[in-house]
Amino acid sequence: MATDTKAVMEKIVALCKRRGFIFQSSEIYGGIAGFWDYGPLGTELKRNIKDAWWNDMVQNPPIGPRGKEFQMVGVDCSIIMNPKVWEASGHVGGFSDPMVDCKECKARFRADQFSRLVIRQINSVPKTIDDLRSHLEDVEPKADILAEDHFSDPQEYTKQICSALRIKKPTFEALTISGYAAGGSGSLGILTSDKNEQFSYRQVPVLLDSTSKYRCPRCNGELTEPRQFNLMFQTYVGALQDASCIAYLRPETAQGIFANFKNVMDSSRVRIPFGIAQIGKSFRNEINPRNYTFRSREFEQMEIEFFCTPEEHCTDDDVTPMEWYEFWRDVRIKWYESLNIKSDKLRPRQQEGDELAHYSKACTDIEYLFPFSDETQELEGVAHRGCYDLSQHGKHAKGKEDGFSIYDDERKAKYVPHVIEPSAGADRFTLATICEAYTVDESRPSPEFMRFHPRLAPIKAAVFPLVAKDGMPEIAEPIFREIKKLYPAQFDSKQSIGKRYARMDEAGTPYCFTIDGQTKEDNTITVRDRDTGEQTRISKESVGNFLREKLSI
RNA sequence: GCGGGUGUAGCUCAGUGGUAGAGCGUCACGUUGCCAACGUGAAUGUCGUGAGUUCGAAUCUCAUCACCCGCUCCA
Repeated sequence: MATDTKAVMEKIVALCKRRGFIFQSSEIYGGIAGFWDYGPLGTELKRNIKDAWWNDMVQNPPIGPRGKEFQMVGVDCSIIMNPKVWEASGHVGGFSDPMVDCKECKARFRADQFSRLVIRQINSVPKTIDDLRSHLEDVEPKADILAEDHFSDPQEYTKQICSALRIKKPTFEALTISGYAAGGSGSLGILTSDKNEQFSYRQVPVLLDSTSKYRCPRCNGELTEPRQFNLMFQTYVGALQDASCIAYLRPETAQGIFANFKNVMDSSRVRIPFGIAQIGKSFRNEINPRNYTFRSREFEQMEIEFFCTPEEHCTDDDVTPMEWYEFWRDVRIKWYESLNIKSDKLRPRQQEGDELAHYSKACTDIEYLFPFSDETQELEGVAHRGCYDLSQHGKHAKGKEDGFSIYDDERKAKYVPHVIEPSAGADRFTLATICEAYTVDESRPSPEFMRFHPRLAPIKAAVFPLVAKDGMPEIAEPIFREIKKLYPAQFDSKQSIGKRYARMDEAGTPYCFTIDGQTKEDNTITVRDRDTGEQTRISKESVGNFLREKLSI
């Protein structure tokens, strides 16, 4: 990576902290990896981004291909859903198992094909892995259980462990396993309750038999240690922490939309083609969060699921799914460009061949070249998902092979709608906006400034009396009060005018109005442009109109 | 997850075993007439956290947390 872009990233991070865009979460306690807070300016910026998206995609969407209008509606779904949702979507099944990779041929296998969970009970909880290992050598195993059972049949697994540890089943409440990723040893957390419902928690060290004694069945190569691949955060619904109460924080907002597809169709008089949009938090327990806010464990998505008629049911007049896909791809690219992501750093990339999910007919990642990497990183994926999602939920929820099919009166046909999914990261676009806006011009007295699109700027205008005397503050204050009725604005009469301009430059405020000596004579004030530093005079009565004109882009 | 590096004021950093520091920023007062001006003053520190060694630790040792870099991972 070029060191100059790395240095730029550090400057951006420093500015974001200095001016209150982004803070590390829980910083006073040493932080927590993968979580971030937005400060006062960052909160406004992100809110503006979400508002712009909601306005441009949902409330006032563009006209479709061939001049076709379509409907867009919104939902706001719960973060915790019935766990069956995630079984249907494939988030539980496909990626919940610890996996091992062959170091030679790169093949991947489920770890339970190679490993057994060996449970030894010792009295105290050791402090370190090395401690644990030395303890384990001295203690006879109490159980030797195929690790697979934990995932394929949690209740049976629980029973086996209870029996091995002589815990009577009725008092057993919960079981957590940790340590697979730590190289094969870890602990079982066991919560029990007695007759009086007094809870107690204890930890039992366990050893997952090393995979090093196994070889790759395909090429006889060396295998890695098992690694846990489920990125979903788990929690328990209800006071009892029973395995049957396990639920997940959603890893994407899309499934809430699919799960409500019928509800929306039945309640809002929408007709195919139409879209359902949602903005909301999602959670992924990333193994290795990195690159500032780019890969966070808690993040916000802006997703559209657009439902359209499958090609085989389209009349000549209908827009095909592939046309809708291309339409949304282009709409989304133009949207970023319209909000000042104009540099060649914005790079749409069509996925090819193996990269596509098996159900996906086409997908474009809209990528941006952040200063922290030599490679472009995904801001948004626009995917043609066929009928996969609605079919999956149809099978799991209704037991029907044809999924959530609808009867289309106009086309006299029954079908499962196809889905085009533009799925954008609100935090990623916020970060891209910050990186793109960050500008250094050494010829300026205040070299660093943020060239935000006026629509996204956290503060739209500032009002300054040139000096805090001679009646200037008294003229400035009413002007400020008028402006803040219209737009987020700031008033500042302290310190030198240059320092006040510099502060607004770093906040990315597009316009500063200054009341000076001439104001009293001819009622004009100066407007300073953030990007050029140029000043022009306008009458103080026209400030509102000036801003309305400049900001209604 | 592995390996390497870093952690002292809001920021950038100095401080190698003996009183916690500088510049910038922030705030106050004064001054100031258009771009981080000037003067005076002030506030801001669990020296990342915890243990150990020592008469004494920001400094040495260990652990831990966070961040950065490289692998790995990113459905």
